[in-house]
Amino acid sequence: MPRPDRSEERRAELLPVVAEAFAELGYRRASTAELADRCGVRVNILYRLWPDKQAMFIAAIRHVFDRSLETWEALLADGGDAGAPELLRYEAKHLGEHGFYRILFAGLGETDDPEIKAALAETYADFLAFIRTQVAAHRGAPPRGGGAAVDLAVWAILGLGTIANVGRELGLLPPRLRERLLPEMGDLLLDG
Amino acid sequence: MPRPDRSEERRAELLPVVAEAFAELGYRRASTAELADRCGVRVNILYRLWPDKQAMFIAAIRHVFDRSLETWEALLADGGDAGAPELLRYEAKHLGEHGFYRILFAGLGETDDPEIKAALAETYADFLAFIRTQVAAHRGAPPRGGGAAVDLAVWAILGLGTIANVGRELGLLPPRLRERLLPEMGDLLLDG
DNA sequence: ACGTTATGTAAGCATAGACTTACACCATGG
DNA sequence: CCATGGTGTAAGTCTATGCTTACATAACGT
Repeated sequence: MPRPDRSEERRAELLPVVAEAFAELGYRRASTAELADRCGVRVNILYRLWPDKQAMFIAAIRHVFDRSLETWEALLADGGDAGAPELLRYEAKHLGEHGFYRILFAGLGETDDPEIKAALAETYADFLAFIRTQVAAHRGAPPRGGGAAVDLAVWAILGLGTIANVGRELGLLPPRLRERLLPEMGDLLLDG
Repeated sequence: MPRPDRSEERRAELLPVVAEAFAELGYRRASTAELADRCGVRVNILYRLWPDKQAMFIAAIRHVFDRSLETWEALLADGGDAGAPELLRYEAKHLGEHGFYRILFAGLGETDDPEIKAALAETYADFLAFIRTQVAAHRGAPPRGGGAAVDLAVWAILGLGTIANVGRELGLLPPRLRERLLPEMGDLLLDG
């Protein structure tokens, strides 16, 4: 028998690097050569681990989302039962540290690629569902309860996180203000 | 004397087409050949009107913003004095029809280009100032008054418009809900 | 020890895309 | 009517980039 297949481990090692490159550069500018450089390997290594660049990007989307979700779930598990407000305050400080929004923006520029769009939509739907659970719980409703009012609040809260990133990216939203945006406007939206 | 220079008029004719292409395709995928095709000319014509592709994009940013602002100002001038709430209701129906958000997302993917970033930030700052005036007026404050509370509300409202576009783009925000998002959550934020 | 097969290196290919050049044409003002 | 210079067409250059191939090397199980 030959050497065992370590592709899975290799993917797990390189994916964070790949994801960060995509988040930082966007889809087009993250060339395969650049990805390989950052991983400290040659391009064909990447092509042995994923069939094409599109697959690398889709894997990166999933990865970034999974990491973010892990963090939030750990936070909720640790910190007693503050729930949604605690998440808001955490995000105000650690805004987009996993590159969630940058990957989202990068992906939104590729929505004519049906597979990328589908992966993005699916991942974001999971994200949405997670937040929805928190908002519903905050309002004393069952996980899927609370009706359209909860949905509206969820979207509005996601809007806060999104615009906070845009504002920071453009250097238009001063840090002092940014730190207040999610907690203060978030609480307002949470309580309706 | 030879023929008079019609460059200015030509730019004005082609810019809407160029802007739409950038909004639809993003910066990278809107190739100069594609831009020229849509304009019904050859590439070098574009290069006679703008020094390079970057300049075309920056012109497109300004154009899209100017068109949007014109529309909103006309709306406010016409429709009595409903002000901010009327804008929210208008945008709920005509969401992003000038490609404002798509250009923004496209530009956010190019923020390592300092000139593009600067143009984007400057344009968005104007947008921000316009909305701020409306929100301040709604709260009975002078144009620049109202303090940080107004700033927070402004950012949160911009978040609504932004996330409404993201949700639509990904097919995750049903039209029925989307039409309620800006008016209902917007009013909540407007009134604090 | 040995054959099998993953892993790594290096070079190459084909295409696309930003930008240029050469040139024909024609509207304009004197 | 004619010279000037703006307008349009066609082709070309050069680089970047997605992806492949050929080959050397180094484990692993028997």
